[in-house]
Amino acid sequence: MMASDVWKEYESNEISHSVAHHLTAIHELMGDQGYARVSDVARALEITRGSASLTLKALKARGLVVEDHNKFLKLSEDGRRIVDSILAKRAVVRKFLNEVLKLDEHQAEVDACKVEHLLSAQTGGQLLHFVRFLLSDDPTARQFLAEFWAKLDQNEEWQWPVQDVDQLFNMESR
Amino acid sequence: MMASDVWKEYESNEISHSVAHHLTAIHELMGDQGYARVSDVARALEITRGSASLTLKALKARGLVVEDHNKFLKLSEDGRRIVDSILAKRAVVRKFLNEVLKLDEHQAEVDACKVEHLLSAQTGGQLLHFVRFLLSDDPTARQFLAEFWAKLDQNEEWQWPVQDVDQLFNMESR
DNA sequence: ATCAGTTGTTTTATTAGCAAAACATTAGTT
DNA sequence: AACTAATGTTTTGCTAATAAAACAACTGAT
Repeated sequence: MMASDVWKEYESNEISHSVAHHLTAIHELMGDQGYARVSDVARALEITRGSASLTLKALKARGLVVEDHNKFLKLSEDGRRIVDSILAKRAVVRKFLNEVLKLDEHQAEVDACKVEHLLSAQTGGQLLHFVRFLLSDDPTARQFLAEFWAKLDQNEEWQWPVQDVDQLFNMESR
Repeated sequence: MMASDVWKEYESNEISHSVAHHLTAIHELMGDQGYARVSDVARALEITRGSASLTLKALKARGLVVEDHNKFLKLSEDGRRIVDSILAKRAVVRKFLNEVLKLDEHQAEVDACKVEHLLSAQTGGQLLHFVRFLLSDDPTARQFLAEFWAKLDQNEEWQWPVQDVDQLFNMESR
């Protein structure tokens, strides 16, 4: 199956990586220092004030960010909802990568950051259920994880890309 | 922790979504019809020939695509390696989303497509180990999955974003 | 009061990725 | 030979996201 119709859905994503981080920056600045101005966002993201100014102007136009009487920024209801969902997805993915797959924290952070805004609500929700059960004290889950981690230690010499993904997964188009 | 240094690694990704699909399109066209020209790639991706021509010119310059004496395209060794790793990651993610998290095939396809080129080799490899064990006939894995799926049916009424992700995961910055 | 620093905006330019349109080349048909 | 269709490229224009630089307005210290 050629993914002609699938792959373009990427662009149709309403929240870009950049927008996601402008919004979460505002959220985190509010929590950290109680307020967020254009310059604060620019500093947090390590971009120029001019660049942040333009992007945030667009976000105000989209109704995701609102401006105080004195240039202080705040998330709108919609903006807040978006940030909530992004942070939740990021947390779940990071947790999964770090605590289940045992990737180091930096790697988990980076990959979660790349992916957070792309996952559908469905996917995020199912992943949450999964990780919640996996890391619970349910004995089956504990035993499963223990066996998986033991296997991980055995297989540490495996390399990637793995040549035999084909047979394992019966990949089409190879 | 402010992710000032983390979030920009997104851009520094050597393989963009667009490039990933230009390369995999060549690969799939070679498999399907034995050859791939600029027009074939454009048709497969549903973009104009002009756009494909420019992108593919850049990929030739980067040494990922080579051109036949008569305008026929082929992946270079490097290009082939990249496509292999992308297809492997896509397969693993799709499998995980569809067969473990029980997301419908289209959703799994779309999310895997968005994410495939962003995951590190490390993450892809670990995820492969995980899914392989999870879907094997190991009794512990079978039992774990059975219990998880049973729980899924119970919890079907859950909604996302979930308000209490905070306590569950002890999220910072909320 | 003046001078320096901070802040916010605008303008100009760049890059990736697309569309649309014009153009040249080639292949096939009649 | 001429007409048509397909192919490949180039040019122009667009959007998102950045940098850099210029500018205006405010803040604060001396």
